[in-house]
Amino acid sequence: MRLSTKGRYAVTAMLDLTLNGSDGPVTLAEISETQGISLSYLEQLFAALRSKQLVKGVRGPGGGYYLGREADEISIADIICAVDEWVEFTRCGGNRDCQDGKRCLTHNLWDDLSNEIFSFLQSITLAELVERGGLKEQGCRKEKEKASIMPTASADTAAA
Amino acid sequence: MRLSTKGRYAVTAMLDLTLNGSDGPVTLAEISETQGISLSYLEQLFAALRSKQLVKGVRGPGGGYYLGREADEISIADIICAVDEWVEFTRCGGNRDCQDGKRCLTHNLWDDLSNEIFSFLQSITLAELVERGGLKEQGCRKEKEKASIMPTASADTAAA
DNA sequence: TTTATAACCAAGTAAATGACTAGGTAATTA
DNA sequence: TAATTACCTAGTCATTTACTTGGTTATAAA
Repeated sequence: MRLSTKGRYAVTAMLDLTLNGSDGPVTLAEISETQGISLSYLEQLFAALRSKQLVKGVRGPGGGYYLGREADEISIADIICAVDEWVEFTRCGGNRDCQDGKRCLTHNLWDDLSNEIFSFLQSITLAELVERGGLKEQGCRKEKEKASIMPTASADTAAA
Repeated sequence: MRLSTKGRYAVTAMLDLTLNGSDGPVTLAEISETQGISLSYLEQLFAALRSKQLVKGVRGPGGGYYLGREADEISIADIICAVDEWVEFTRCGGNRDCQDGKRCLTHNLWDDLSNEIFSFLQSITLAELVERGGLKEQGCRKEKEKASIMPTASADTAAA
């Protein structure tokens, strides 16, 4: 299982599409600009998204990308799976090589957890995210001290 | 944010500790054997876990590792944060450079999602996982067709 | 007191992944 | 016909993963 910055880029881009796609398709150049992601990298991400029918491309001038289906029909899990290859590893599918049950037990536990995380992410749609999150605290300022536990290494995703 | 195989290794090892730690400390050699993870890699993971007080090491013969605190006091988020460095990236903390609000809006949305995932993982403890998941379906066989959506690339974590 | 057993520690490595660049082709609109 | 966009391929460099090698220290048992 994986859930890296690549997935974040994809979700961010899809959110951008959701928010700005109401009047005509959105170009990758625009997303690249506003989100600070390299154009070519976006192209690669969107190739994956397109292959899973999550976006629809329109060529030529005035072209760009639409969402492949309604925003309430696209889950976060869909997006992450498209770009990040959600891999299942507990390979003890047919209980050979299963260290007298011990290994298999923990594998099962991890498997359950993994499924839970998956269905959690599957339960959140783009539409929901925009409704719930976006409108409350509009501005860029937010006071909450969310990161007291987690080390905040300042990754720099600077726009060129 | 990150949630990779490294985190899976750590959670798996901690689950092993939870299950087998009742009678004396568990050695990394044992975990390495039963879980199929390289000993030295485990040492590195446990160095991180130890620095966060999630495990306690006992040296010498008969030594090994205990959980650093009760299993119901250790969350999955704790474990993943220890080894995987939960990084927050929306760096527009003080709304400069904020592409007339657009970028910041999606950043906020991602941020909210990220927090939700975090508190979700924080709400699941080792004890809970063991109680809920492990006892129901004991054996290695399980019928559920969980992975119809996700591509099951068979990663090979073979024991040497 | 020696020896085996474990945790602890440091450095290096091959392979994979991440994020990006360069340089195209193919549709489509103006 | 020219500009604009998606679409495609093949690189590159840095980071991360998972692992190896080769130690040292603490401690229990001999």
